[in-house]
Amino acid sequence: MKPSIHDVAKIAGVSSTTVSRVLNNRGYISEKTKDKVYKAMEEINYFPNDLARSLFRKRTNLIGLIIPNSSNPFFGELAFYIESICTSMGYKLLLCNSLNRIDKEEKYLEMLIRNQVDGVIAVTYNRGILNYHQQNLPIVAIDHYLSEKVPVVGSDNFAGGKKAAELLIKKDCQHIVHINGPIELETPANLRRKAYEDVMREHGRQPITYEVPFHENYRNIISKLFDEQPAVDGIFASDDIIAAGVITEAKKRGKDIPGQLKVIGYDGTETIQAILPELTTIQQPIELISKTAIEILEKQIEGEFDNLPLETYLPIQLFESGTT
Amino acid sequence: MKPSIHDVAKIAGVSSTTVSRVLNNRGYISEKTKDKVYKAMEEINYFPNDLARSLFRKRTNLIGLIIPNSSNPFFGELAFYIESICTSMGYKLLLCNSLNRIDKEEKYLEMLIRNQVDGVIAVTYNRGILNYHQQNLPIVAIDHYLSEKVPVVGSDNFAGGKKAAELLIKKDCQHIVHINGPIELETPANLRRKAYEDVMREHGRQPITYEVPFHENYRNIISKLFDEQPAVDGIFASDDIIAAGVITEAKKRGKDIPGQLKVIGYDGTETIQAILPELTTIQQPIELISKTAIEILEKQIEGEFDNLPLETYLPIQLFESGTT
DNA sequence: CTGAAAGCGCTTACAG
DNA sequence: CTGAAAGCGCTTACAG
Repeated sequence: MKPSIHDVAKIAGVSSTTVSRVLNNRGYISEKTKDKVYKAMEEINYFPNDLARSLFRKRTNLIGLIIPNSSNPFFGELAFYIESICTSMGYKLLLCNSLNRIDKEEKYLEMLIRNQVDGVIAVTYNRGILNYHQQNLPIVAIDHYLSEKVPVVGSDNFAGGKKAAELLIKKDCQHIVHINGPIELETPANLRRKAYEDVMREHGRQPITYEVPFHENYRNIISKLFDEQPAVDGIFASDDIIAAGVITEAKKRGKDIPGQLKVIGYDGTETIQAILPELTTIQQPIELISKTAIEILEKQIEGEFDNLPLETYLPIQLFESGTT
Repeated sequence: MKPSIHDVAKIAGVSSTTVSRVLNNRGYISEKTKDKVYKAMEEINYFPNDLARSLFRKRTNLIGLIIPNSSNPFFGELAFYIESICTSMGYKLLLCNSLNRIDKEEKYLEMLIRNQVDGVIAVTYNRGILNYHQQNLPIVAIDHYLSEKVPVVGSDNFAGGKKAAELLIKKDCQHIVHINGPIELETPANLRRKAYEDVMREHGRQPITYEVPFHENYRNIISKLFDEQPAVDGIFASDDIIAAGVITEAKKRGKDIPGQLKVIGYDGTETIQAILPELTTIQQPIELISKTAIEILEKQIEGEFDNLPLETYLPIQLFESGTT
């Protein structure tokens, strides 16, 4: 049986109220009593039960994080920073991998609510979260619109898309194609596409965007792109994994990079930097995104629901390397 | 105020005991009463408080996962599978990134204990976990020895190292070098090194192993290796990130792969397959490792501490590709 | 400076 | 088939 506060009290010869007080450093307690209590705790290896504490305080210091898949380096890194920052602030993180499936997102959300999390950080397509939000559950979204009231934090996707498209134009690419996720999803990431298309038109070019349908293999789309666009000499992929796929396919087809084809990705995770440092990409400030999201979440946890910054777009950075 | 079981009871016109019974589907309850209760729950949007439940049951269904860093694709994937499997079994996952720092590992462990986790899965160097284990905390380690009593699960590192070394020999490499993590850490992963050295000696070769000191940048070691071993024509790296670093350095030095230098890594994550599919590597069965670890953990949670498989090594697979 | 009592939101014998 | 009571391990007014 795990020792409880009563066991400590008995050994120290005081009441459990007193033990609780030294535990929480609250009210006046004589040094002598404190000592006795600490010794007793040590003696029986006592650790307070946070469950009981949370139950009383109505505050768990638990944060739920819903991401599609921590296998993906971007989300893996996001999870790392969010968890690290949470820990430094006294929060604990419940991890949820939704695989972008709405049914899973909903189940996870219910689980988080049952576990009385103080707040949720979601990288999610689930607009149903709205219903839960009405219950005053603090929530912040990363790179996804959930509702008019849920704050979104992300990278400056428009600036990123613009920088990517402009680089390819500057590098004298004549036939620039963009690969993006499905646009029916209303994510700020669509701005990457919009920026590309705007830049193209500004330069009198015809934008060509290939979409990767939800849950379809992006490799097929890449292959299709090469088949249909033999003249392609510049590709802006909306994430680095796809960009890597483009490079692989180009090699297979004997296209020289950057000679015949220039490629630029998006995300710029540490993993991509380590594995494929030659990839030119737009780096998201993942740590800053994490920090900002947590700050906005904390405001809500502290009861501040008005004056929240509803949309925060953090600066991206061009990492120029070998593929351009 | 969140509704409690009492609010439901009041609306349904029954006692909270009855509400609890329909919640848990326990004992006999008339259909009529059940209906009333369900309707009441729906009406006020009631979700049971798992904290209170866990407090009573002395069972949280919480599992703590301590990994060095979810940014690393191997750990990101491990976290994904462990979380997914946990969820499918009704467990919830508390994520902890220790950065391999013992002080952090200890703090996390205490946090997990305070939160009454049912068990811990650790990818950790912390032998201090031992002390906590005495408290009957169910625990299983992945690829790290914690104590004689803590079950370890991992890939068959010896077979993997052997296969890697033998492939390079078969491919006619004359000067094969191995890069590994620091050996002072007693991890089963040292078997990768041992297997390489055994195979080399069997073939009358001199094993040469470069170690990456703890917390040092592996790139420096790679660079040093190339400087000191100009004749090197085969490298077995103990993980794919290092292997990718070798490829990058080789390119920089104008060494043709696989013509002048053959490279093989270890891990074979989905991420590496997506980003660097040309890398030959030894694939760990990450999903199987996750599943096995959870099964062994669950046995402990169910009270079975004897007859646990103390060391489980799951089969690896050679993924042969362009770098050999 | 310290303790007895009530309560956080549940569940489970026990009784009827 | 249903309810009153006790208790899980804490904390916090309240009282002294």
